[in-house]
Amino acid sequence: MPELPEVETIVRDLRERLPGATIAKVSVKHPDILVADSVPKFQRALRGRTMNSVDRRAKNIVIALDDGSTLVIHLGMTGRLVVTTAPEKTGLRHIAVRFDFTDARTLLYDDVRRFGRVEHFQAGHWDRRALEFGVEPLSDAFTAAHLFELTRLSISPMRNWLLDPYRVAGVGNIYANEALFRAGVRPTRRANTLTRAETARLRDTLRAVLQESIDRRGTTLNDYRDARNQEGAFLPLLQVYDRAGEPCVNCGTPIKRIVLSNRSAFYCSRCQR
DNA sequence: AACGCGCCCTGTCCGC
DNA sequence: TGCGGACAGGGCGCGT
Repeated sequence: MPELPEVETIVRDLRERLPGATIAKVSVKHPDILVADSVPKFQRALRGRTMNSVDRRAKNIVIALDDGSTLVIHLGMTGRLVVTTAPEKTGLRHIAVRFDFTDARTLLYDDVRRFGRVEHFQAGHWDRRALEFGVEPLSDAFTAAHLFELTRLSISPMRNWLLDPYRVAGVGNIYANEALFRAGVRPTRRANTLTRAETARLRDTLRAVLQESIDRRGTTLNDYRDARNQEGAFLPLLQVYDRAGEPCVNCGTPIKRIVLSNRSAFYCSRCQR
């Protein structure tokens, strides 16, 4: 569920609360969420550790610990992270992992579909893994020239292309569709057929839609909640995603829905070529 | 070897 | 009302 803006919103919330927190106890109700040799090994590695910082890489939440190791959480489709002093009263019904801190606060990882992952990396291991992801679209490295060169290499439809985290990191189905609409590029357009002008527009529209969504604390379709357990406010600003049949905001043509690689794509057949 | 499909899992909604 | 099917923000592993 959460894409870059939603994960970024959660990271900013957690950054205000987690640094300095020391883990007293780790409880695991759904071990299939963990990427670990065993639950006891995971618990031993984390007990007594203090959290130093919280960052985002692609859609991963990256928590640096005081021994140089790293706790990495990926929310999958329905993951939520909530910090609370009343863990029994959150209303969360699918808590998979619970971190109790020494200061009476608790960090809960809840995940209905359990597509998420919680993994502990020894010092240096996460840094190496993080190198595999593509360019961060909000970073200075994401230039029009860079996007043009990358798209030369692929015949994939642009909607699929944008969902690959090893090309551009953090883009999911909502913002891929929204950025393509704003850029006037159809989801089915093959990557290597985009012009320089189109890649320049797409670079700008992708950054704009991601930043505008961060400014509104993300999009809540159904499940997404931030670390305060609150919904995001970007939903009314979506122009094509989940709007099949509704008039295009530019020209009034009904928005179309098609399926690409088993996932919905939305576009205006008049405004996008 | 890049690409697309099926699948992991639970919940919700819609049509019959 | 109940039931079956489609679909949901992600990404891995597999066959081609």
